[in-house]
Amino acid sequence: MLEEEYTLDYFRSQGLERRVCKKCGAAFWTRDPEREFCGDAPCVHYTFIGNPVFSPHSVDEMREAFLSFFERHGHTRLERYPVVARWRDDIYLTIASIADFQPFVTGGVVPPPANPLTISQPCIRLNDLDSVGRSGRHLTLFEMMAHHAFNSPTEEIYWKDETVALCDEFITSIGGDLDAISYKEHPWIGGGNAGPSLEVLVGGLEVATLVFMNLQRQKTDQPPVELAGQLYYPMKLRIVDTGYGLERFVWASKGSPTIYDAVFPEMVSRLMHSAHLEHLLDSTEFTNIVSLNARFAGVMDISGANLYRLRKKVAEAIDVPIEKLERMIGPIEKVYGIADHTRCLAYMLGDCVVPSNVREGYLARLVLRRTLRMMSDLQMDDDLADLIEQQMRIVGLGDFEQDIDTVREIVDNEVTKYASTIERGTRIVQKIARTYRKKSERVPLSNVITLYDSHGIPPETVKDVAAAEGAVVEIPDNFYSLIADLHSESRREEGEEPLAAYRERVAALPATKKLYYEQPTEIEFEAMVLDHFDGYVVLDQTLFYPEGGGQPSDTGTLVTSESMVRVDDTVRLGEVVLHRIKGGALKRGERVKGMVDEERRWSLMRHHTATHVLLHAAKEVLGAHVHQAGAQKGSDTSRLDIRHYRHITPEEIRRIENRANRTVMADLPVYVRMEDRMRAEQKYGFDLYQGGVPPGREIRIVQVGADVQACAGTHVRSTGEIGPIKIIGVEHIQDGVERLVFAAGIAAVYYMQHLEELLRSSAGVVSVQPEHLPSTVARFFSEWKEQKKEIERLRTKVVELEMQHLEGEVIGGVRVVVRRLDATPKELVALASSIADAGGVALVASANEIVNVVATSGTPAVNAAEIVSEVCGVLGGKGGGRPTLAQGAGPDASQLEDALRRGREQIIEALHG
RNA sequence: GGGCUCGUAGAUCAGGGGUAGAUCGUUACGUUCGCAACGUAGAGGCCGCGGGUUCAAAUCCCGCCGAGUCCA
Repeated sequence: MLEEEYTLDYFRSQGLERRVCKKCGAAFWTRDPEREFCGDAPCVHYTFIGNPVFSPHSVDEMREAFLSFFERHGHTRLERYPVVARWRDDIYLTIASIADFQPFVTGGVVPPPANPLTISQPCIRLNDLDSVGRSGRHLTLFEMMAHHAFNSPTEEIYWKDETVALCDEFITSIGGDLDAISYKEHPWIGGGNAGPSLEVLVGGLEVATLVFMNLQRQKTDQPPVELAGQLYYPMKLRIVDTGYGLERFVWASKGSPTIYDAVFPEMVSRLMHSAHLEHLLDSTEFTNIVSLNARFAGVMDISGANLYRLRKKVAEAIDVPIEKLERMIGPIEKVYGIADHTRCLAYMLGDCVVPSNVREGYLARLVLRRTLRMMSDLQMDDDLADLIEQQMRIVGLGDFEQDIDTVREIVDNEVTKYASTIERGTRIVQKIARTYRKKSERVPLSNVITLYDSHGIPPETVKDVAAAEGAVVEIPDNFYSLIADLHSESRREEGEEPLAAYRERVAALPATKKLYYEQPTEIEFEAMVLDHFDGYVVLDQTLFYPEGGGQPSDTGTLVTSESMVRVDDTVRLGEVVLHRIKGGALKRGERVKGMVDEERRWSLMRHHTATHVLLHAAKEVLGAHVHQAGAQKGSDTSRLDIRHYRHITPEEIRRIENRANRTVMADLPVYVRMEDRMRAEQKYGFDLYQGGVPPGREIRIVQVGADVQACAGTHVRSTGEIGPIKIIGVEHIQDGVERLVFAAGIAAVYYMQHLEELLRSSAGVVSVQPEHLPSTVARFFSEWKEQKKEIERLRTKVVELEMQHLEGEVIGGVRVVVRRLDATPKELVALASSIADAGGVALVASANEIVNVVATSGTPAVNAAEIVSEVCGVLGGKGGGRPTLAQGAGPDASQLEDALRRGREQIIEALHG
């Protein structure tokens, strides 16, 4: 990035000089002519610890100072957005304040909600999870205080000079010394955009970044600039994207050893007590070590194996053995980690994330389980739900959509779940450890990988549990990257879009007029054929709804004066609707009459509106966190997947169903209208985006009673037209997602009739009234079990009786029984076994449709398997088993006598030999 | 969305082609003033469901259902 980008009039007029850092060679601007270093890690150490650079502010005070400062300077204050980025389909969590306005505002599609604006946006980044608590400065959740200005060719708000001037003025307003500040030049690249940026450094700490976003990867007609080997093009908008780290400002204003002491004072002290570490709170020696640790960590990357280097440095500096340092500092790092994680969870759960094994739910679970691990390491006698509740109360319960009781229930649920996973895991590890200890071998790496990958047991736990069993486990440093490799192998490329071939051809056609929106209840229309290729027809206007938003396409017919063709699929490609036809051809310019299959269309509309009704009912019954995780409409049944943290009970299903049907009976009108995206978001919240995020400045809003969604589907005119809604079943799709399968309208009636028929025919089988079916079936089942046991008993009896009659013969001191019997294979086995148990040899067979043969031997001289093999061979079959007990069969019953004689001869021969 | 692991007695699990097992719990009896502990005896299984292979499947193969877990 060029030097002139940073040579601001403001810098000149204020007497700042451009200097080059003696260590890293980066350029920076300063009022201090003596300064040699850029002011950033690792070139300088923290100087603000114990020596604050701003006047002391709490988190709330600092946030208010910032927002009101920018309000006074012409900015509109916005409420924070949720930490789950529901308006984005490319990221799960809100990672920066600018993320609130991507992609539509930054792309110039939608005007900003205010311009310029200021906001303090809680952001979650889990990239440096390992460093949280240890480095003294990393957080999983931080608030990015920001002011944004969106400059367009027609409207110039402000650009670099004013941005830096505002920064100076704000810092002064909170008691900062401008001479201590460095503005470091730092070309910024991220998320497909780029631009010059200035890092604001004070006391060795980067407290803010001022980004001037003016380049994008996407091609424009302006000449490109090359950055990091990529071409970037000038953007239509030039965006001031600032980020002031709220927590860092607070930290620098207090000068505490770590950011955690500054941000979570009450929480840290509570945790220290419940971890029985309160004695450390007043120890100056301890405080010194912690701040020294933070100072070193400030200039180091401490991820992975680098942590050891940090420990070594600190240990040397205070002259204690590294193990002792680890013992001293390990627990407090966990306290800090818990203080951070519980606030992160408070926001995640408060903003309605449901923990699960997918998407953002997985991230919530990850943080939650990490917290539980740290709590158990510290043997903390505190309850995770209590800690999260306290964090939510500190922020203010009114700031969260989810109610506190539900959050507590979700947390308790997760705690129980994790406990059972750990318990199960421990048992598996113990078992494996014992087998390898017996063999005096190390537990192989492959086992450790399976334990982690399939059972969720971290290698550290494996090591500990195995050690307790006396087994050794070898875990390489690159364990987690081995896992990553394992998974990357199975990654696949996505398939091509099937209609991509027509894209170019279709681009030349005008947008199809969407009659299905204007006249959703009409079924006949007239149109002109604009194009016809590969079985697809394009019309100037259509009533055929193309597949989208989980609603399948319409089918029907197109009729001309000469012919009639069938439309069996309708798809949308850009703004053009393609009708796939069968049974004829149409000519360009021809007039056609279109007829949509009425019953199917109405059924789809009923199911679609019913989906909205059902979702709303589910939210009322189950809680605010209920969001649509997917939906598929059909004409017979539809399904709605919702996020929920436990199985939906039959009772809850009934309540949801009742509510939904009451909405139907209330016959509420369904309103459909286009609304400005930003206004709709402000008015209805991000709950709008249940079925995905539509593009464009205006979005189609569908309002059914109190439920408002962005939706592109077709709907009935009022809820009464839906008819009955019947939930057919609930499935547990994956952790945190439940699927409701339902039918609406006549399909619901058909379903109920079907159920009734099942009931009637079942009741008919056992000749009782349907009301008595459950008790009768229960009785039959228990009787069936009793009789099965009775048969078992009788068989034993039969065997005993048969035994008394089986004299057999004695050959070489061994009792030999060769006989034909009428018995089941099991009885044969029991009978023969009792002879073998007494040291005898038995060969018994019974002829049913097939001849079953069993041989047993209580003497090593006779091999039962060989006998059976021989005998079954004669019978034209096969058999085998163990030397003591063997079974087999053959189809040829006529040979039975002969086969048994051969068997007997063989036994005798074996006994004599 | 992709991968892996697992479904056997009320619970925890073993068995991995040839008669379904162990431990805990449970029931009865014994011992005891009573309890615990102990002893003896018993009850308790569609081996998740449905197909297939085989003389023979809890066991092998395929599909489904359910649970767990890792990754994006």
